[in-house]
Amino acid sequence: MIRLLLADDQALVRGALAALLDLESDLEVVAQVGRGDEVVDAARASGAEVCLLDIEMPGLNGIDAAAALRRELPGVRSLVVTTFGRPGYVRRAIEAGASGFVVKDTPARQLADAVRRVHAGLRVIDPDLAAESLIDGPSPLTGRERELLTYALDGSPVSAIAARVHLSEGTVRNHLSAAIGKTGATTRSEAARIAQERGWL
Amino acid sequence: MIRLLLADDQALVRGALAALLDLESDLEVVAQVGRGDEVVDAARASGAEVCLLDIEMPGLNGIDAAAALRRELPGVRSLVVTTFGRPGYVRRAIEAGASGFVVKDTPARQLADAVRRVHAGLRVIDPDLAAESLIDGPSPLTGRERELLTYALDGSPVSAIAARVHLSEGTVRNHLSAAIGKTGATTRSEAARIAQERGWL
DNA sequence: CATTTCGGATGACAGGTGTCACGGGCAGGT
DNA sequence: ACCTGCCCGTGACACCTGTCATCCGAAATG
Repeated sequence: MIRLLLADDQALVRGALAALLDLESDLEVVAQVGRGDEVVDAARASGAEVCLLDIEMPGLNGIDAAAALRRELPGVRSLVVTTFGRPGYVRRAIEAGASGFVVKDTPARQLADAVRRVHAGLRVIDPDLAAESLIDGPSPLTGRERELLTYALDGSPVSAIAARVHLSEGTVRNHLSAAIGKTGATTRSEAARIAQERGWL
Repeated sequence: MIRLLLADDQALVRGALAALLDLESDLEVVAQVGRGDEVVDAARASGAEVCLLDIEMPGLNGIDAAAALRRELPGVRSLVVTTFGRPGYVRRAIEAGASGFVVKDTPARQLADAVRRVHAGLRVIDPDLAAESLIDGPSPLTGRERELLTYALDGSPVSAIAARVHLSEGTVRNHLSAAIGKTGATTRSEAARIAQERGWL
């Protein structure tokens, strides 16, 4: 009997996944949480062996939650199950210590198999995504560029971003200009969108 | 026995919802589709009585799919089940003839009840969302403003938008300026983001 | 030790952007 | 007929933005 923890901020999806996985005779959902920062405690308390982690969660995202699990409970394996197959996500999830990466539009019957393989110590990674994340390579953005792009995501003017990070407007424009070049965009909003799509933020 | 159709582009969520709902003794999932434009045909072929529709789907979105169902199969009721509780979505879904609107972070056990109520001819709407959609009111955007905002979503410069819709740059800037005023934004990217959040696009 | 890279900053410049005033045409109400 | 609202366009203006050159100090890399 494999003991599972589910982490997903959407209660309906969480409950539905629990129903799906409980149908398998060798799987048992022993804990469910809706926030990333509750994963480690819940895993410890429930004695879970495999954790299914969504990336988009309040408190702590699924990738950082996988890293926390790796650190606090090294025996527990984690499988990232997320909506967006952004190449950068795959790389970051694996680097964070996750044992698998599956997108939410894979067939439902394959999920249980993925769980079993992860539990057996194997790596499970969507082959298309693995290829994509290899050709894309890691993020070329510097720390500041990444930070400023996240602030540019909502379309704020340069002045607002500069005020928020306590930098001069000129510096902000320089960093964003570099980011625009690296993403191949022509405006900072486009650069922010592209960077997010690739999982660089 | 209530006959259900599930429409969601994420196969994993679709299968999980099917597992969840099949646990109920009075419910039966008789069809599953991953595209909005397959809903009507599948509903007709399967004799579904209630359709659960996600909004974000390829081919045809869930709201337009509800409208198509209303037109082609008036006896079939539809329940929109979606990730984003955007106020504008609720209004548009109801206007399109949907009998209910539920967000994906409602507790899993409530879903079956929502289905039963919709099947019984009742309206099911998340109370918080209903209130929000009332205070927000309908979209104040004109047709052109809405269209240009969707093109501005990805951060394209005015020149690119003007070329795409065959308008002069000045006209595009005028429409976008009006949209910026109506959304309370300061840049077109911000206006586009706000409009999307409210379900105006 | 030298070089490179990064963060930070300034100044300048061309071009993009948001706003406003104004004009015209076309549909739908009263 | 009149008014209103939407659509389309022009021109002008101030301001914002993206780019580039240039500088500095710190840290990592060779």
